[in-house]
Amino acid sequence: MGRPPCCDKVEIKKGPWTPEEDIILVTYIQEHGPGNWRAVPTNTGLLRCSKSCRLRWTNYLRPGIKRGNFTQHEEGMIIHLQALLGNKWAAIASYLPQRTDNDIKNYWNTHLKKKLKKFQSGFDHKMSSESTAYDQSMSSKTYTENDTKSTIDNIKNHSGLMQSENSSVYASSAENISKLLGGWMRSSSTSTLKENRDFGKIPSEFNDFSASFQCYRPQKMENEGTNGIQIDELECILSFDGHNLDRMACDKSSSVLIDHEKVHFGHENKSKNDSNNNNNPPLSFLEKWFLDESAVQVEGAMELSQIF
DNA sequence: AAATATGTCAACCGCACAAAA
DNA sequence: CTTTTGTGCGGTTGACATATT
Repeated sequence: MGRPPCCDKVEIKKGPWTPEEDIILVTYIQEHGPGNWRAVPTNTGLLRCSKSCRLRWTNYLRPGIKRGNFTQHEEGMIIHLQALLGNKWAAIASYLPQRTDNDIKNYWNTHLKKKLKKFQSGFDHKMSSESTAYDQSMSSKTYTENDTKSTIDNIKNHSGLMQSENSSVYASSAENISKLLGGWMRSSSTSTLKENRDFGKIPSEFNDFSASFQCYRPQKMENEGTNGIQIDELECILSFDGHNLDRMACDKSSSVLIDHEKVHFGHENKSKNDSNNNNNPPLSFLEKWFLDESAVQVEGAMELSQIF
C-alpha cells in the first residue's frame, strides 16, 4: 500500500553542508542528472534526506547560479515582479534564471523590504508636512471615478485595443509578464518617453487591459534629503500594459496611487485609506528613490522605470 | 577590548498538491 | 478509490559575521 519511504529517517544529518558532502552530491548528479532525489541519499551514502539534497543542489550547487551583488537592473525587476505577483518567489525567479527563489526571497526580506519601509515613512512625512497647502489645493481638483473611466476609454480608443471578455482590469498572467519583460530585454537602447508615446506600438496580443499611473522625478533636486520628495516636481506617466502612453502634470492637487486592481485618483487621504490594501506607493517613485539613494547612476536601470 | 545589537543567508519546517502503489 | 510519499513552495529559524556601544 502506498509508496515506499523516501529514506531512512534514522541518523539524518542536518545543518550546513560540508565541502565533502557537496563533492559527493555534485559527482552523483553529474553522472545521473538531477531528479529522483529519493535515490540520492541511498546511492551516495549521504546522511541527508532527499529533500535536503534537492535544496542544496537547486539553491547552491546548480551550475549557472549567480550569488550576491544584485544589480540595479535585477533589483528593479524584483521590485516590479513582486508588486505584480506578490511573494511568488519561484515565479519571480523564473524571470531571473541565474537567481534562486531562496536568494531572491532573502534579498527582498533583508534589503528591499527595508528600503520600501524607509521610503514610505519618508513619503508620508513629506506629505503630512505639506498637508496645509496640499489640502487647500485639493479642494479645487479631485478626480472622480468617471474621470478614470473616460481616461481608460480614451486609451482604448487611441490604442485600438479591445478589453477582453472577462474584463480583467489588471493583466497579471505570467504570460503577459513574460511578454513585457521579453520586450524590455530585447530593447537595447534607452528609449525615451516620446518614443513610447506612440500608441501604435502596443502589442496587439495584450488582450487584458490594464492602466496605471506612474510618477517619476525628472531630475534630482538640489539639497534634497533622502527622506523627502518634491511632490510638485513629479509627473504622471499613463501606461498600458507596461508601455508608456502619455504623461501629464502631477501637481499637489492630484494624488495618484497605483492599486493592482484599480486606478485611483483623488485626495491624499483617500489614497492613504486605499493604501491599506496595498502599501506600495507608485512603483517608479520607488525605483527613482532607490536609484538616487544609491548614488550610482545606471542608465540601463532607468529603462525599467519607463517601460513599466 | 568586550558585550551587545543588528544584518545576512543557508537551511529547515510545514503545507499543498501530484504521483505512485 | 485510498493511502502514502515525492516534490515544490513560501515562511521562518538560527548560526555566523559585522557594526555599534
